Amino acid sequence: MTPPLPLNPAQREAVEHPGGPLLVLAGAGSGKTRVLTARIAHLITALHVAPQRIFAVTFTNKAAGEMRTRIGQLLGADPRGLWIGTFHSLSARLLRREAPLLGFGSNFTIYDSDDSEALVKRLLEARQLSTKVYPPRSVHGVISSAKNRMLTPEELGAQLDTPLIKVAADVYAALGPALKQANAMDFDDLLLHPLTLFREHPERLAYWQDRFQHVLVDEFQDTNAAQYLLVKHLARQHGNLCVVGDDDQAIYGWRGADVRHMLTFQNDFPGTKLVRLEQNYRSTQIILDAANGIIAENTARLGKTLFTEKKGGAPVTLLSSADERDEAEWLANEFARRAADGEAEYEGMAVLYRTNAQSRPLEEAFRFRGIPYRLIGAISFYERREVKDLLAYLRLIANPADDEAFLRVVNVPRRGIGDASLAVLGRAAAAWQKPLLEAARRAGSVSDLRPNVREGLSGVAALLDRLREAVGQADPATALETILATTSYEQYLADEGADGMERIENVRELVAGAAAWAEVQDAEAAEGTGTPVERYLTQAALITPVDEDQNEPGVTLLTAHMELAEPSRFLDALPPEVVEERSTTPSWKPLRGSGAMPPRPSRPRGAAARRLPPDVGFPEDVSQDAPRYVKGERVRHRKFGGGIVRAVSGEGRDLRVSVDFDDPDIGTKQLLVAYAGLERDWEGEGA
DNA sequence: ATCCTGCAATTTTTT
DNA sequence: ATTGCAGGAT
Repeated sequence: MTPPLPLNPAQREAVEHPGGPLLVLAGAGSGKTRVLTARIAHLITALHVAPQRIFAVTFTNKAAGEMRTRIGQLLGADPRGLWIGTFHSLSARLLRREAPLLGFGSNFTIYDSDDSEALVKRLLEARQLSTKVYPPRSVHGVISSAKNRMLTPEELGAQLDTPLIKVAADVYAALGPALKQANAMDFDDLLLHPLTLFREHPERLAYWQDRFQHVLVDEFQDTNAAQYLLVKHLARQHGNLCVVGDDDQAIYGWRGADVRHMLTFQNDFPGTKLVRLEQNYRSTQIILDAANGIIAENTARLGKTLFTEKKGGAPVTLLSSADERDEAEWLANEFARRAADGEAEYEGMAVLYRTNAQSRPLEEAFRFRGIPYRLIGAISFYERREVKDLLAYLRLIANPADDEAFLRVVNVPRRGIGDASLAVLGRAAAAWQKPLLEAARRAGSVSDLRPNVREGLSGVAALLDRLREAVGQADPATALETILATTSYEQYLADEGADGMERIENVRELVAGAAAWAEVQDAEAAEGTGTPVERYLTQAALITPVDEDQNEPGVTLLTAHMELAEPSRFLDALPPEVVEERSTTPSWKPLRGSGAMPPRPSRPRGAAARRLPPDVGFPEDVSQDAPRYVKGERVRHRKFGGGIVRAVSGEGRDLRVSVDFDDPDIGTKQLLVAYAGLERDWEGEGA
């Protein structure tokens, strides 16, 4: 057993709080993870609370895993039975046991947003509504936000009378039954179904209330109404609810999170103990002065002031640069210098940006300088086509009613079953009130289908029967191997050529990952929550790019999300004495206040201003995301190879370049910069 | 009817 | 980069 974590008085107060409502106001870098970890360990060792009677919510699965490991280190043994995870994964786990009471099988599928949007699209089409006028994505967005606010379809429809809302309410009303028919739940349902269960089955609520003696929530400022209600329910009897958050760091307002929960908590739970963690262990006083200056702009906050023992420190540099490449090069240069001077290691450096698209210039600059970096949260492994295909097979084995999985799998590999045939099958399934897979099994009795399609469909049904038989209770890696062997999926990929080989690599990686998962995973098995494949699928559905391991050491690149939508305001809030202004181009000076900048009244401030060109020659409102290109410049395309920019047109997101590629077979191509993924051609430049 | 090719449109942020 | 769609070949 490792010695207990050292704690400062405020941290200790939070950790040792004996019970009852506890609100921990934790500033950035104040050791809140340490407090949560230590508190859970304290509950188990000092208060003798059994791990399985603790319900702890973290913001990501990765955080849950790390916290679990650290608790294990403190205890000297894995906290077996501890419920720790995101709201979604904990809810899914609870629902696996309660699904039958809600009219679902415990083998229900979790639909991701692609699945949900595809289902919405089919529901729109069934209503003869144009998916051009009502994009499934928008419609689903409206429905999802209604769910997050816990509105019924009727309540949504009564809200506003715009056509989109009306259509969304209409589709929303059909969505619930469709999901139930498919034995599927979407992300929002994972939060809502437990509430329905508690409402309709008070005895189950009583069970879970008794089961969990302590409830803890991290990143409380980012909880939405349904999430808060869930933990309120669980903790209502004993009041042992510990929430940790920072009202100055709320970032998920756009997805229904409500910071005001921080403010209402003390009213909701009278007698709440409030602990402020104000000592920061990460940054120098100068950095904190900058942060405090910005935070002070927030209104309606509980209020806290960060302090640190690290006095002084280097000032914050406010850099203005010509464009994002220029900026990236400056950063790469600066990082390389600091690493060479021994000021800091690459592992201790990070770049935050607003959108993932902005990582590209940084990656280029870092690669050019040979600086190691790791990219967090760009594209998920699980979003790859080949991975989704195989998981869809697995889903369909686990849950034969999963229509979205069926539609993904039915013609992969090619079986000569196209949209027209699927439309016919869909009508038959609807008439029979059966899942598509079941309808496929009876394709022989659908007269509108051509003989070869009938054969194809009943072949798919038979294939799935065989797979289900063969997979049985096997672990996910074995199940995946079985699917691969039975469908010749790898051959199908190999036939796609060079791209296919890369996909085969990913397939192997998926199988290896599934095997590794099975090794680690056994804590939940004791509770008997479904087959290994079902548990694997739950986990796979809820994994996010940030959860995925990137073992590469180096500078960390990741997004900073929203709070910076209006950068100018915040820049102006920086206390001037802690800021050093610099520019990549000596000839041009950026300004926060008065000074060398000519008085242009309409000049945008903040980030936009920082990106203004050093001289004339470029339009003022260029995209913040896309790199800029110049005629005559050499570029490199992943597929087409090297070439020369001949013309540039459009602006912002529509910025297009005309490129003469070196390969005469390719010739000149028009490319949309934002998506083409062009890079500067370093090799060609010198030559 | 299905498959193939080439072109257009699409991305904030996450479960 | 990837997906969706239109138009043509099979």
